[in-house]
Amino acid sequence: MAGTFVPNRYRDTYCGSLRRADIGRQVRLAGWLAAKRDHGGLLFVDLRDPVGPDADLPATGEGMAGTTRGDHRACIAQLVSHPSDAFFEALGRLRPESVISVTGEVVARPPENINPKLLTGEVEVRLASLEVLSSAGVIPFPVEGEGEVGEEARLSFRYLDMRRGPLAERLAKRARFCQLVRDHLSSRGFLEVQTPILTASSPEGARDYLVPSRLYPGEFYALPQAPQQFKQLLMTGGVERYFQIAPCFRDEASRADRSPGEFYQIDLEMAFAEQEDVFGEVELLFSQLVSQLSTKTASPAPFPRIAYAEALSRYGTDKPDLRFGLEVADLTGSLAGRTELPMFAEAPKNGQAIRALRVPRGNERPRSWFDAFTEAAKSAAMAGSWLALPGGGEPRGPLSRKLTADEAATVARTVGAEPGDAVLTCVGPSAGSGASVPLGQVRSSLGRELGLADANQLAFCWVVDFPMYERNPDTGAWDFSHNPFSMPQGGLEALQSKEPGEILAWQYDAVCNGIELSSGAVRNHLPEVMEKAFAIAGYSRERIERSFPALWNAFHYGAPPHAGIAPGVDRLLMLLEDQPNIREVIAFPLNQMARDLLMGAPAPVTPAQLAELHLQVVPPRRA
RNA sequence: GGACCUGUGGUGCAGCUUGGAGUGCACGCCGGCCUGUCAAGCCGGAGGCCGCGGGUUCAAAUCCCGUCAGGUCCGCCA
Repeated sequence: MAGTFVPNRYRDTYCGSLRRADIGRQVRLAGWLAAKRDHGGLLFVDLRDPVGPDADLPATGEGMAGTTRGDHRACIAQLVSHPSDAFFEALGRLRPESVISVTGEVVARPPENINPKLLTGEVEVRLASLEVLSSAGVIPFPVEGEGEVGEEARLSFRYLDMRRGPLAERLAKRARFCQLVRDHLSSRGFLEVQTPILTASSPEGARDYLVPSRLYPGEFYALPQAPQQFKQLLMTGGVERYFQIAPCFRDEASRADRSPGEFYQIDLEMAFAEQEDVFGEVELLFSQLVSQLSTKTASPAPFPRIAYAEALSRYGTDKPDLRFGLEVADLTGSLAGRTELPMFAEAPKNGQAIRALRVPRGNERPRSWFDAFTEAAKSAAMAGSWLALPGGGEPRGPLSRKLTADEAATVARTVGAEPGDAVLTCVGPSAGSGASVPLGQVRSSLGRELGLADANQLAFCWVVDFPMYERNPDTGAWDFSHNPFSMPQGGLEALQSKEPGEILAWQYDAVCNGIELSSGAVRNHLPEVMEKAFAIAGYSRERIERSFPALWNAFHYGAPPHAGIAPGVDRLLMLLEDQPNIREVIAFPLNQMARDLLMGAPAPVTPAQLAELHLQVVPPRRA
């Protein structure tokens, strides 16, 4: 425990630090009134220290391994008052969560009254004086105790929620996380640079948050969706390695793992660097974070590299959970030429694949479960079917009637199915978001249902070789499939000679346990390559110049090759803390609908404020 | 933009399927008793637009429609 505690007029000792050795000391304590036990002729009060991230409290104690400062058992001391005390009645009238400062003598508890649940349980403080620093009203939900509290109340009274311990611990963990990122990356030669919050709207990507300009009527700043262009400009400016724990603002719908409005990334970029250089640095960083902040086991570096196309075909997703097997198998080769069943026989002729997934103990599953799968495949315009393998008897399910015994055996053997299992099959496009995808969704849910994934493991991997372009399903035009600033693999030559759909980008994701943590790329720093790359996506040179003037110009004055990535802070913390919801690792989160229930944002402003900004509100038309 | 789940004293829930008096549980709150509790105990009490609006019905927390709020997912998130 570091010694940052400074005695002052409110306190000279932490409640949670009192031990047998303190017996006889006169102490001054301050904190929240956690509980009262009023015996009429005797009053016990539990006084609780702050449990916030800056509290310099004992982290562990003998016989209570694992106790942390977020644990109320570790930061409570019992105070005792008698009717003869002048303040006895006043103390008895105080409600829980009132803040007081007291003095008294640390005394031993009789052996039969020792409380083993408290680190301070061998002693108590016989009060000599009471000062009420802040008396609390009736609190809206219990701060002490284990009971669940609705999230709406927790967000509306976030400061009470923070006193509850678990949230306080996560805030402390987040602080250590950020400290570690700064220390580690600084030691690796990364320069921390802050970039503007008020910047220009960029036409690509998510919806911007806009800030109206008072000085320039009708003109707007935008909050950065990420410091993407700034970090590339830093590279061009000769910064060798850059990082920032950067706020990012996107006006998009939220999810359990996606905060609305704003979130943080460990934004980093390296000059004269390629993909593997970035991977090496991030593997070092992630390994540090996991070993310092978690008891989980992380994949040893180097993390597995999996091509995007391979991830889609083997796992049916571009963010595979590698903690368990149960891979999607390909039956196209083993079945296609050797079955009468049209659905399978025709598949290869149409560029389709036959994929299959073993369902452990799937024979026990109800018909409705299989129907849900075939419906899901159907809604994705693919053909799903299934086969169940009872322990003793004949195979059953739609495929059993259509496949010969020999074919059914081939299917079972290829996916490694045993008696009692079932096999799901799907016929669909062999590449991209094809036949494996519906199976991959089942694979994920099986992982959860059957407990296949080790909760104590962090299975990192790199998904590489993302396609540069994808067809817009509505217009048929080529769109950038990810970051338009990525360098195409093969450079200008690839852009000129290949089908856009065949071109891969130096674009990569860091994935862990089925969660996308981060996206990055080797950047395109060559204007002529950029011009061609954007032309394929339908952007003229003029439009590049207009949309990204700073980058476009900068790259004409000597820009180093560079590459980078931006791991999400909030998602990494969710992973390290096993939290299912991103709001649990954020001090003051917006709710799902991007409302701040605590501060009441957003809110209307005065007509005068609007006038000053040259704005007029046009309410949406109501039905 | 769409789908689903939830909404019942201050908090957390049960009741809803199969309509019959705001019926219940735990915590909290108020008052009283109580000198060794530690989530104190015992006795008593207060507190409800069953989110809101409409409909069906002799009768609605319960069934139907709409709406608002909270959550989860799809779209979206270069």
